[in-house]
Amino acid sequence: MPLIPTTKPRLNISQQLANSLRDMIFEGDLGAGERINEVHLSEALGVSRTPLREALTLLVAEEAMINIPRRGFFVRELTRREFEDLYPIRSILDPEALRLSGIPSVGSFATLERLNVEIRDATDMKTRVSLDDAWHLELVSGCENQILIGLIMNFMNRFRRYGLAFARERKVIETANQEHVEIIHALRADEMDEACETLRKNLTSNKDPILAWLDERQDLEG
Amino acid sequence: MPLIPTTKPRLNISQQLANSLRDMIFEGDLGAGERINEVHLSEALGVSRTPLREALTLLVAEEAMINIPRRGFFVRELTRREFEDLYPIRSILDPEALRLSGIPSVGSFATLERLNVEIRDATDMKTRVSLDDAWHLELVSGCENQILIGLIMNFMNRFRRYGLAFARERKVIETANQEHVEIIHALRADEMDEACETLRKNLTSNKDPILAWLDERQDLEG
DNA sequence: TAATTGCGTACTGTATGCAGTATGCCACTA
DNA sequence: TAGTGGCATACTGCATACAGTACGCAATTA
Repeated sequence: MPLIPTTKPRLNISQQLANSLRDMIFEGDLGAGERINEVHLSEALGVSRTPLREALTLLVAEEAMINIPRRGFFVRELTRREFEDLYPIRSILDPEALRLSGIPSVGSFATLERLNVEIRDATDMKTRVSLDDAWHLELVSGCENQILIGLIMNFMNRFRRYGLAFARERKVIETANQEHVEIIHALRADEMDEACETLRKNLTSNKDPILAWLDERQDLEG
Repeated sequence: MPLIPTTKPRLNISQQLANSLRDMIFEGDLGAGERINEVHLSEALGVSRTPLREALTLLVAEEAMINIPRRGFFVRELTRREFEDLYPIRSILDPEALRLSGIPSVGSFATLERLNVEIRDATDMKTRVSLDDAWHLELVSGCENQILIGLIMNFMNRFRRYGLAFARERKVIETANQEHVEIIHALRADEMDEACETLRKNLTSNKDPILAWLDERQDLEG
């Protein structure tokens, strides 16, 4: 009898709901700043309020929601402030993970190059963003520090909301695919420092257009 | 009528419970690996299971608990693996926050020096750890990146469990107080790079004794 | 004696009901 | 007409009840 079950036990409803709600936020079904009506939403999803509230609580801790006592749950706003704050952190997390990973394996190099082609060919922004995230995860796949990887994935999710919300209004960002090539090139040459520096640049390549869009948005409200 | 209430609304029971449970974990009232019996614990705390489960869910996202479907909530184990993984991350987060903070203000320097004296004079490990955390927070108090500060506080909490559990068995760690002096000295001389480097060292000063203790512990089990 | 099956117990997961609070609307007043 | 107060409504916060599942123990068999 294994202490840790070999097959992953099926998720309970709360955990499934957390995944669904996360997707609904990405898709824009739950808009930024929107208030959650627990009764309506639970009925719409065909569950009761208890597991829904637990799922919302999980998202609060992920910073995707906020909970104001006696007023309820709200989808977190997209703010210039948060967006700007995320960058310097991600810019140190990813290179650190790359250093810990070391030079990629032969198979990993192949995957990185394959993904890079797929990114270039992707037509819609949603798959492009997914593939870009997959590329960055593959880049640090040799990193055994699961806490660091978990952090990076959380930051990916937080960035993704901005990228997708932007894309809904502005179609596509021409992500700097060339930098991925440069990073691979540097790693093949065993130039870790150079790879990290290019990676740091690559991580901020989307910044300006989205910042400009956020400012416009702000102006419309104010 | 302000949109955002000026006085902070009182916390609801779930949020209060999360704070209590966090303290109970620090105090060792809830031991590492311990299974939570929701009925017993909710009765002991004088609340019902619903807010307790919401509080536990919050702690799951903080990595203080884990939730195995249909088996319940467990206090996270203290493992060599987690402890080692935390270090490289904290070692890049704190210096980055210090850089973003810039050179401390006059008042901040004073606070840092006052705290340093208090750390030296502290007799028990619990206040020593608290004061050390306060010192490190003061060091980065000029940092306006709240997400980064929040991350650092989360890592402090995770380290604290190890420090306190160690202290319960081994009394006191002689924390390298001298490094704090060196950091202050470097900052007064406007030597940010040197300060960051010393900070990075200081953050790992507790590592070895606690690692050795974790290994012993592991041996006893295996 | 060791292994295995079946059952009872105890616990988690979810639904639901009730109490208390926030909020918006309407009437009333200046 | 603008501003204020009170009331109705709808929503959240919490307790509780019930259903389904995991787990340990005993009985049974080899």
